[in-house]
Order: sequence, then C-alpha cells, then structure tokens
Amino acid sequence: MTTLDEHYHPEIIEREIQNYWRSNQSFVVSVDPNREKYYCLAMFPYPSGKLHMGHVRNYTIADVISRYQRMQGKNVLQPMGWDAFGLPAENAAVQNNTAPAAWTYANIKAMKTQLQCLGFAYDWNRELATCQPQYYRWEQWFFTQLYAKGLVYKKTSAVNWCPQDQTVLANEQVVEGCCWRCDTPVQRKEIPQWFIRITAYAEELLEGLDQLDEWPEQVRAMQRNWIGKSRGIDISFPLTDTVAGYANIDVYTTRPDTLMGVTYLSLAAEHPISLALAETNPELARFIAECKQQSVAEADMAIMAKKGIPTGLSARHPLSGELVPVWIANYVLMDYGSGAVMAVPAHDQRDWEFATQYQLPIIQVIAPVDDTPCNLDLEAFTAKGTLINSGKFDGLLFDEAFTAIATQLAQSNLGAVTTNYRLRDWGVSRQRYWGAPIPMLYDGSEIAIPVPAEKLPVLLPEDVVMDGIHSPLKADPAWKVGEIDGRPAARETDTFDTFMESSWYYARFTCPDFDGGMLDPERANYWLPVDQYVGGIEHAILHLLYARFFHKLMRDAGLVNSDEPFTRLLCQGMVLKDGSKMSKSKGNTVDPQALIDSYGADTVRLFTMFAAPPEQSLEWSDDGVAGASRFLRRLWTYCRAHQASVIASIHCLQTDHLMLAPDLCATLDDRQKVMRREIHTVLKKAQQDYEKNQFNTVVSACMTILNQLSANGTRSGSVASCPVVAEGVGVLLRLLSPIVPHLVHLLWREMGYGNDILSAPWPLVDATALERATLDMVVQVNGKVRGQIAVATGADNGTIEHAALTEPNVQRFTDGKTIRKVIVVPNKLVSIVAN
RNA sequence: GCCCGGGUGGCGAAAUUGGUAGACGCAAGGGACUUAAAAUCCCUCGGCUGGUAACGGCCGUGCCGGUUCGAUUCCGGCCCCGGGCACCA
Repeated sequence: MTTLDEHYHPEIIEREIQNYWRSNQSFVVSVDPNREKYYCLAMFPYPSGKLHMGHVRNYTIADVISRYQRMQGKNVLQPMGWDAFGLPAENAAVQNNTAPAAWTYANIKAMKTQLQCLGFAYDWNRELATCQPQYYRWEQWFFTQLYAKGLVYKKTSAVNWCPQDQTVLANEQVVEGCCWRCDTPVQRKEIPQWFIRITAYAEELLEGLDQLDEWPEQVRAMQRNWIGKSRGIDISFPLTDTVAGYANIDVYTTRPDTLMGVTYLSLAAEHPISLALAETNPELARFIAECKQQSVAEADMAIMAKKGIPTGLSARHPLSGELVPVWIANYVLMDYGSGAVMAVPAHDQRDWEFATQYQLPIIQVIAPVDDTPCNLDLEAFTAKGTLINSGKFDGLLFDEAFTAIATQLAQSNLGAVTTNYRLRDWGVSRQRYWGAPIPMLYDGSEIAIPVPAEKLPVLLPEDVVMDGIHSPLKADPAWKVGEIDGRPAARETDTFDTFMESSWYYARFTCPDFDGGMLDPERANYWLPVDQYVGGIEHAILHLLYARFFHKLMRDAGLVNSDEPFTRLLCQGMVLKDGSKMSKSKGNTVDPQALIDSYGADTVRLFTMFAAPPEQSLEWSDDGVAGASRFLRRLWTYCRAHQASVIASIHCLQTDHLMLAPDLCATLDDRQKVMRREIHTVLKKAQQDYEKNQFNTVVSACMTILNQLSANGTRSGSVASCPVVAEGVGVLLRLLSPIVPHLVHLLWREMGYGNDILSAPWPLVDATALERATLDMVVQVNGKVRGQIAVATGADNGTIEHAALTEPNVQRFTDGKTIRKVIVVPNKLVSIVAN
C-alpha cells in the first residue's frame, strides 16, 4: 500500500487499471456449468466513425449491470462487436474515395480504442463484425435452410425508384418525394424480391409477448399493435362483369356490423383489377401512374390528400343485392388484407373524407348507445353502437351483429370469419452492395437454386470502386457468374437487409470462433437466452421482432433450446442537448472523447448514470459533468485523509462480507449508531435501486453516504468511530464499483480492503442497524399537514392518537370542531377528520 | 393519419407505488480562507405571505373535472413535446 497522491489523476489511474484488467484477462469468460450464468448485452454499434454520447450511455448502462451482476457472484458474459454492413459505408466510400470495407474497418479500429478507454468489462476475445465472411457465411447457410423449409419465397414488391439514376433508393434517400442525388421525382417500382415468412410465426410472436414480463410494457404494446391481430370477415362482393378473371371483389373487414352502410368499394392502385382496367382506360392508367409517384412509406401514405377515380364497375351488395360503385383510391394498401376495402363513410373517417370529397352517399347504420356525439355532417361516427337502417339486423349490438351477419354471409357463400394480421412478410432483398450477398443462383428458368452449403460463403468482393449510384455487384460481369453442377449460372446480385445480421449476433457471441456450424449448441445453450438486453427504444419493433423471429427459426432448426432470445429488456432514452436529440445536423453534439481526455472515463460514466434514470431522455449538462468530477475528487480527498485510520481498523470487519461484527456494534455510542443506521438505510435503498436498474438514485445514495461520513468523521476523526468509518467506506466503494470501476479499484486496494474489488463480497444490510427507538409521524387535519409527533417504536394506536390530538398546532386546527374520524397509517402518519 | 411514451423549482431529477412534494446534484446568492483568482469549506435557495424571532398561513407536480380522510400517483376530457411506421441502423 502506498500513500495516496494529493490529487486525483484519472488519466494515470485509468490507464493503470485497464492494463491490470487486460493482463489479468479479468473479463474473459467460458462455460462453467457450476456457476450461475448471466449474459448481459448492449445492442452492438454501427461503426460510423467515432462514439457518440448515445453509445456512451448505452454501453455504460450495460457495463454497470454486468459489473453489478458479477459482484453478485455470477459468471457474466458481456461481449462486443460490430453491426458492420449498411448504407452509410457506401456513401462515405464515395465521399472519401475509398471502399466501404476499408472505411468500415478503420472505423472499427478507432471505436474499439474509444470503448477500451471507457473501461467496459468486455470479453474482447469474442469480438465479431458482421461483414466478416466467417459471420455472414452462416447467415447465408441459414437462409438456404429456410428456403428448403418453404419459409423463403420471391414476389414482386414496391421500391423507391429514381428514373434518372436508374437505381433503387432507400426511404432515407428520398427527400420530399425526390432523389437526394439528382432531385428527380421518385417513382414506385415493382421488382422481384426475397421474403421470409414471418407471418407464419405471427401467432407465436404475439403469444410470446405475454411471457416477456420483464420487457417494458410499452415495447410489448408496440409489438402487439405491429402484429395487429384482428378478427373479422372476408366478404365477397359479386361483380356485375368478370374482370381479369375476377368474378368478385373480396374485402376484409373488422366491422361487419356496418355492412349495410357500404356505399362504394375501393381498390388499391396496384390491385390486379385496377391494372387490368387501366389497359383499356387511359384515365385510370393516368391515375394509377400518379399513385406511383407517391412515397412507399406508410407515414406519407397516411397524411396525403385522399384521391380516387371511379372505375365504372359495379358490385352487388352481399346482403341487400343493391349495386355499389367500385373506385380506385390512393389510400388503400395493396399489402394489407386483399388490397380492396368496403367503404362505410358514415363509420370510418378515411371513407368519410373520401365520400365527402367525391359526393358519395353517407348512410348511417350505427347509432350511439350512450350520449356519444354523432353528427355525420362533421365527421364519421366510429364507435360501436346499435344497428339501424340494417333491416332485420336493426337493434343488434356489435357482437350479436357480427355473428348474425357472418352466419348469413356464410349461408350464401359470400363471407367467412377469419383472423387477420397486420404483420407483413419480411422483405430481405436490398439492391445495394455493402451487405451479405443473397446466396441464390438462376439457371435461366424462373426457379432459383440455393448455393449449396459447401460453396458458402458467397464472398462479397471488398476491393471495389463505388460510382455513388450503382452496386458494384451489379456492375461486375465476372462476379455475377456462379455455377450449378459445373454449368454457369447467374448470381443473385441483391444483398440482405442488415436486420438479418443483427437478428442472430447475440447467439453467435456465445461461440464466435465455431466453424462447425452456425452455433455450437453446447455453448449457445449455456449462455442463452440473453438475461439483460440494453438498447434504444427506436428498435422497439423492427429489430426486436426480427430477432425474436430468428430465435424461433433457430429453435426449430435445433440450434437453440429456448423460445425467446432476451429475458429482460431495458430501452434507454435519448441523449439530448438544449432539449433536442444530439445530432450532427443540429450541431449540438458533445464529443465523448474530449470529455474522457479532460475528466477521465469514471467522471463521464458517473455523470451519465446520475443525470437521469436509464429509460428517460438525458439532458446533457457540461456543469453536471463538472459536478460529477467534483464528487470523485471529494471521495479521493476523504479516502486520502482517512487512509491510515481505515487501514488500522480494518481488522474490525468480519472477513466474509467485510461488515462490522455484532458484538462490536453493541459497543458503539449513540452518534456512531446514528451514523451507521443512516449508512445502512441508504445501502438498503441503493441495493433495491440496483435491482430496478435505477442507477441515478444509486449515485444519489453514494453521495449521501459520503456526506454522512464527511459530516461525522471530520478532521482527525475520533478513534472510536473508525470501525464505522472503515465499514462505511467499504460499503461506499463497493456500491460505486460498477459505476466508477477504475477509481474504486485503486482505492479499495490502497485502503487495504483487498487486492481486487472485482472479487470482493457484496455488502450486506444489517437489519439491527436500522432499528430505532422512536420514529417521527406526521399529523394531518382534513388532509393538510399540521404537525409532527415522535412516538416510541411499536406504540399502540391509542397512544399515537392521543399524541396526535394533543400536538399544539393540531389543536389549533381542531379547536371547536368535532373529531369525526382518526386514521393511523403505521409508521407514517395520523389523519384527523374534523368539522 | 395510426401506434407508443413523456410533461414536477431557474435546470437535471426524487418521492417506500394512494400517505410530509422537491431527496441527490447543477446553477444562483451570501460568507470563510487567499495579496488576488482558482480550488476547497460553511449557509440560503418553489411562489406569495404573517411574525423582532421562535414559528406559522395560503398556493403549487401541463390544463379542466371526478373518486378519496388524503392524489405527482387512480378515473374521464383537453393541450403541448418526443419516438416508431416496414429500404437509416
């Protein structure tokens, strides 16, 4: 042990402790069936260049949880890797005149250094990058397995198309309906693409949410709504003339009770009937072409002006037999239901707006059951109610009407009850270069042939020149030629959606070096499922749903034996500055590296944990960082002042948990007992907060303990209080160890508690330390606090009531009044009702 | 538009889940130390108000209403801000 330097020097301490962890392999873990495992994972980063504050927050939260669980004695796995494929690398490559691979690897190197500066407890031996062939090889293999099972198929689907550049654009590359490069208006184009049948798992993905009780309720609700299970009826409206082989227009509705209010039908622009009619009707063709100018993003679809055109077709109402006109409308989605809807303008707001605009009839068939306002001149009435104007169904409520109408439609073969999901199959084709090649071959016929396992991986060439518009894969004649049984065959030149890589990386981390298959079952099943997953709320639906889906696919392929990938989920909030999200475009970013350089990683970690609870947004404050730094300096100064006395009295602590022995506690004087009681009260609270992942109040608790210690053990400190101080400092350092690991590692060692705080026992709350002879209770009169009383612990209600009623200020407010009621809430307050 | 969150002092937040609103910290003001500054330490700190003081009173958790002895917390209605919407990851 050495005397602590007068000043706290994080830059020296942090380097030393990080070297210690590295040379000791402190965070390298392996399968150990005799120990309880804990797998803590933060969503891996896209290697964009350098760390931003969102990363720092994400990884600090996960690191604090990992280190806390390790202090609880668990075998903790915390890996780190790189979500390395993606569009930004292509853009950056063009800008910097390099290749996406080179740019990506350089970023990985730089960001890894930054992560190491922050002292995260990663097992770096497991590092992986999704752009490495040994990673995407197994993704390609798995895709061919899914193909063999019939879970993969090809169909045409819409993309954003720039007619000038002759290329597909991501939604992000469409700016106000135009191409971001050349400003040409973007069109919708239907092209063949690969899909994975996530809808086959819709029900299981939905039901599984009920078991995920350690996920935030909001994420479960979002996924439930996304899957969008509904019960409704498929209804056929017979056409007066057959068109394109269609004798009926089929619609799906969840509101069959409004069926008698149907005044027209609407088709999507891409509906086969629409397309067939357009061949002979230039006006329809023009309208459909106009619809193709629209964005493919659902948010844009929803807010655009409703437009339509009558087709001239009529269909027969399945109940009344009356003819209703058929329209084409721009707000009908081809991908949901059958691509056609029955329009009930009286009871659906979109239909109401459309009918109002085109002067179509609005027939009310539902009346409110209560005083809900209903004025169809102003808006649709969308609530459920009693049927009217519906012939024999009049007077029925929703459930009765549903059954009665379903029965009648079934009898005439014009309708059947069905369950529908809003969830659509997952389109995984991307017409881009920097992704995993889709391992399929075409021999000239329509049928694609998967690349056989022994020919995998289909390597992505890394040494390419980007022209900024087209994928080098599509431009490389040599690469495009594969082979089937020795005959040349055309390669698929599309690559996978990058959500493919991020859907199973958590499993590969358990065995990243395994080359005998996608996963090593023994290691995968020891570590999986992930016990704690940490990431941004922006991934609440897509990434988390795809990963859950992949886990079930891997389970059904015999690769894992669990049903869900992530047991507990924490979605951290955004990092804000001046009230809005930190972003380059807003110019309000804070560079974490500059802060680490001037304050040290421990200060950055401490502020990040203290400023807000993990789930909430965090408002950045430079002064707050300075405050965090101040606390660590106070801790340093305090420890330095008490180093000798702590070392001298450390023998008073019991060896198992380094807490005071009961016989010694009995000898403490009142002041020491109060001090110890307050430390143990705070320890108890901090312990609970750690379990709740509420780290901001853990930090508050630690500050309170230091305040307690400083207020009592001032100056030289009385010798008699030293055992309490030795215990208190030991508690404080261990509570802080997951949050500011470098500093407390050094203090723990130099104060004589032990060599390595990582292997220290966790502090225990002493229940007897919390006991007190009297407690303070609040007295309310008619709901307002009017006084305080001190009562003996365990006093009976009569005694407490008497004390409350005789308190002078309480008497002022009860004087001249009749006491109606006295409520005693144990250990808290007395409420007096008087008038 | 649809789905999901959030709104508490000058600021970040806390509140044992229906029981003293504002713990802990930041900023600010005052004081000590210093030739001075920085650093450090001590005190004050939601608004209004009564009292020389000790100590009190009224209002206050986005807005309006309800339930309750008691509401930041539960219920109904509104306003504002943020996230997601399937090719950004």
